Amino acid sequence: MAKDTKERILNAALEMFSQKGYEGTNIRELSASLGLVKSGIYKHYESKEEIWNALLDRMIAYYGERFGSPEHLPPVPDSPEEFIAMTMRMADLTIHDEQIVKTRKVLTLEQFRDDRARELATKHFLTGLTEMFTHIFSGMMDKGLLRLDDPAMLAFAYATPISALIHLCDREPEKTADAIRRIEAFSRHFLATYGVK
Amino acid sequence: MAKDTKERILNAALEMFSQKGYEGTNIRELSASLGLVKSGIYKHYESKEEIWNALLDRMIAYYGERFGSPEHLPPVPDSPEEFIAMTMRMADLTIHDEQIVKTRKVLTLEQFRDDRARELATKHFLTGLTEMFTHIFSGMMDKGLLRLDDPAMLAFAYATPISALIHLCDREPEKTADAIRRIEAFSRHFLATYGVK
DNA sequence: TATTGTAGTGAACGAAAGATCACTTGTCAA
DNA sequence: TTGACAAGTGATCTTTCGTTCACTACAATA
Repeated sequence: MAKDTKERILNAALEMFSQKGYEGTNIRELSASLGLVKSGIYKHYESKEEIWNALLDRMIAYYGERFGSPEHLPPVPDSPEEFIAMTMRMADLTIHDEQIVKTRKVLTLEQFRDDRARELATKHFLTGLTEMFTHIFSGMMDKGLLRLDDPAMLAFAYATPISALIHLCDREPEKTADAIRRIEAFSRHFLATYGVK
Repeated sequence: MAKDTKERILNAALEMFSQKGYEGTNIRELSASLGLVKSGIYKHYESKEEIWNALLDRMIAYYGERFGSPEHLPPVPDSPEEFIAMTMRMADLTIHDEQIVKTRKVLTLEQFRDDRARELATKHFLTGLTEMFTHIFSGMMDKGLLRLDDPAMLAFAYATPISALIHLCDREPEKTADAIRRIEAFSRHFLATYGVK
């Protein structure tokens, strides 16, 4: 039960930090959103900063087990259509999964203030996706689905436009439908450019 | 002289907001950085929020006159090397110009809190660069430097990877040299893919 | 049943925040 | 020379912040 409340505090903190940032969040509101009085939080965490660090620990651990390990790499698609479908599934998840969206927003807001947030932000926004697509494109070249080229360069050229559209969704959620359309259109353009017909 | 101090306050605010965010900035420190005592600021602005709004006004106006008008579009390059050179000049400016860097950081930090910041962020990070390159690529296609394709799609595919590397520089300045190298490498790859030999 | 530890309460604290105000200084126009 | 005004000072106000503490309720254990 104590464990449970500690977890609930982290969830509430992720929610508030992602909307108002660390400095913009206060303990009163945070406690109130859990049905607690403000001092109640201090039974579980020593300070606001400790909550922040615990949240970052959790985000880092989550990223590590979810995206950091090789066995979580998606299978290499067997056809262009399968590649599109895989991209759209991933995009849909990363754009709509609340936990992931909030994590991106927090990292966006705190990347200049906290070194660990800075590091994790680069993984989330740049290197993570790029490495994943490097692996996929390498496999697709082996299967003769993509023209032979530097897979890391193609991955960078593919991942960053998609990442830009994901950021757009975080910033202006009303443009989500359009952004998803553009991800698909861009993917098809990418295949038309680099695919083997 | 009053005008001068008002301007100096905005400069100091841009500096502090870009480092600590709006909520993380306090009037005491802001005044102190100008050699004023905290109440001195209130002779020029009614409140912290008014400073924020004035700063945003200035950022919006600056963006409008700098990037918003058609006559500030760069000339269409006449050769692949000229295209690379133009890109590298622009990248160098946008990565090293302090005012521009601080503006991007402020927009990054406040995009979820302020609607005007949200809008300007999308221009800075996505639509602005894309529209500019749409124009350039369109011209390069006319000159036979680029294969015929959708210039807006190409512009999106070119601008967003560069934008991702610019964000990387903002977040981790020690990676600036590497990022600039990658911008050039990506540009050459882009030309190798879409250029007419 | 008695005891002990845990989760939560409500009052209170000091520090720091944004803002106000009476006052001084210096500049410039009448 | 004088009057008015703009710019800056220092004390002070109110509010809110993060945090502490004595206390209560209650569940689990011995």
